[in-house]
Amino acid sequence: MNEFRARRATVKDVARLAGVSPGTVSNALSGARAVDSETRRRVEAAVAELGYVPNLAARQFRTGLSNTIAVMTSMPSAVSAGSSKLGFLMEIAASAAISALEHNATLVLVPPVSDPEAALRNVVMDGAILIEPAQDDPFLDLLTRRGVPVVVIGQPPREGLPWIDMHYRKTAALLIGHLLGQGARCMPLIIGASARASYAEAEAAYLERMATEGLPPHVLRIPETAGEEGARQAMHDLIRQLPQLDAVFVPVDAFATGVMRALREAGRSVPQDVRVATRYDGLRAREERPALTATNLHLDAVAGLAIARLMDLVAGHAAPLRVEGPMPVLVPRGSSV
Amino acid sequence: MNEFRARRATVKDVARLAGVSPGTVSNALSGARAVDSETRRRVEAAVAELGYVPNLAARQFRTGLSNTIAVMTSMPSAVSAGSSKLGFLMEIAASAAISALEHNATLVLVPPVSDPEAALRNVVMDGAILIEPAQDDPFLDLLTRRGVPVVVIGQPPREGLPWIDMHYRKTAALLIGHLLGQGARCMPLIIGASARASYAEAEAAYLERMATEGLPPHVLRIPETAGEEGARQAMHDLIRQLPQLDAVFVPVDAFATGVMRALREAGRSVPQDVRVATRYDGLRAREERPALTATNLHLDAVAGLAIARLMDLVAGHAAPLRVEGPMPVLVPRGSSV
DNA sequence: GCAGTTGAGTAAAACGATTTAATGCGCCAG
DNA sequence: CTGGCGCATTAAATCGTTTTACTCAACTGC
Repeated sequence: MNEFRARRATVKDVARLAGVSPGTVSNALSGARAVDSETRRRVEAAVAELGYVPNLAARQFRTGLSNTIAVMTSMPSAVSAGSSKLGFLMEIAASAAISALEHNATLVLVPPVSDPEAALRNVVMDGAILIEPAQDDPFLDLLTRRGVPVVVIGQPPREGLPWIDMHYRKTAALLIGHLLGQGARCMPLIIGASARASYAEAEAAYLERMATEGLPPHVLRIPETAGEEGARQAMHDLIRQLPQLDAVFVPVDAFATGVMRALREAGRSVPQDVRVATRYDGLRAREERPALTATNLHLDAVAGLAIARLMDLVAGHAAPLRVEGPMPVLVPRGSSV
Repeated sequence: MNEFRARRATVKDVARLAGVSPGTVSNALSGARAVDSETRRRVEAAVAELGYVPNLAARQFRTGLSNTIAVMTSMPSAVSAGSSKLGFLMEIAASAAISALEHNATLVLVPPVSDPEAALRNVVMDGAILIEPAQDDPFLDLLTRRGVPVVVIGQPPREGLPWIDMHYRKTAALLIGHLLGQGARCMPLIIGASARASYAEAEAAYLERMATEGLPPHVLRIPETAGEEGARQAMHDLIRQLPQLDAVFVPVDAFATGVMRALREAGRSVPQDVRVATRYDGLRAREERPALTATNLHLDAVAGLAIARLMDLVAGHAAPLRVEGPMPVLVPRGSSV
């Protein structure tokens, strides 16, 4: 294939035309070693004349550096993406792409799919950013097998991994405190069923606060893949079981919109009868009517920190494992006030 | 650097352990040529024992294929992104990443920045998807210089490029017709100042329809980089100049939200005094109050078509230059009804 | 005047995979 | 018995760049 595509000029062609050796061309272009200014001029002229563009694959191969980082999550798209695939994964990706570019790197977007092996099959990368990994995260396995440096956004499932602390516990406590402050007395917690630190921390914050308030805790776990519809059905059951509920804390926004639908269908008005809050202030939270109370997670800052930390890691710079992320800020909305 | 990172096993190591030649290992793993099943078994055992992972950079270099495609736009982030960087670029990127994966390829996200040269400096790709290019698109120049196959989403600035037709003209006509149907009699058009087909087509549709209706046309051009704030100021001027205006067609959503702010500030109520419509039904349009009438562009389908066309192009398959995209569908909202 | 340093350049090695050309072997048909 | 064919395999070439090891000349300080 491509037999008709013209052969691209190589460093050899440039060298021949400029009357120097290939090594000198490389040095002239990269500045790695000193080159006489007159020689450099000749090289540059040859480059211009031949329209030489370096073969990046060859360079990556030789140097072992791709200046590329990948961003991925094992959360299924049913919860990581929104109505138009725009969830927090994409929000982080957008900011990460810009941050990466500032570090002279390129960002590869690994979509949330069921087959992580296939997704990484031909991704060349110097490092990876892993968002909210699960206990036995398939991506993490693959990355460590490949020896790729990883920075976790959220909380790592095992020791030794650098991570950006998003303050899961405090964020949950903030939202729970807000709902209680709005008069909630019977407030179940709805989280995902898989083993992620964000769920564990939300649950811990919840149980602790309910205990100090002397309120009975109710924790409901929903499989992530069930998504909005699964949450809707589960919420209907919950309303039947616990008719006196007057608030729900639903950190996962996809679940939260399902909960809202169930409440509408059950004739419970929000926020008069039931207050609702979720964690991520994204498209879902804002588009819901009434809009969902949530927190601004400052994902652009988080992405920037993650990229910076990853570039350090790739370069071999020493740095502490935990990097403190920005503190989430409450965004009160119609669903709770 | 990285002198402490253990040397990774290579195809040579595997060959030695399995007692075969490197070429046979390659064939056993890729299936390119027949290999005795017993030999294959030994190779696979060696791979497992050594934890061999192929060096993708070497493979890309040798084969000349990266199985990677990039997506980019020269539209500044002021208009291509939204409040949280989630604009139509990211919506296309999300869908494109998934489509790419279905074609066994990886997606590189090139962020919208002022320096396209830097952005592409170390992006290895087999092909590129270019969104709404301008007349002298800097990305298009770089890509053609590098000999990278390109598929345009929107309309190409010059002949010979494969493209996905998003029906700019019909989309504009649809929205204009809708606003007129809601009683608009004095309806300026606000578009970007740069030379993009989407603006030209919107203007053509606008002028044509205004002529047949016997209404005076008013076209206002705003520099893209001015973004929402620029549109706000321009709208204030326009209200002063043309106080009788009772509708505005603002294809660029970032401009549309600026227009909405100006209308609020001027005390014109939407949609009673002034009807407003924009093109892309994204976060901006939906979050605005009242929400903006727009069109569903079916970007996921568009992205899928673009990827499919690009993979054909890379593989050298013949295909028509123009691919018909899905027809946009009107989404009437509070800003016009 | 001499050992040592610096500057500018070259030739060749190296990176790790895939692919090409060649080889040996067994089998079949004539 | 021989020529030809197909299968499984190997040795070697190849991709294009960067980097290493070396050379040579000019210059430095003493």
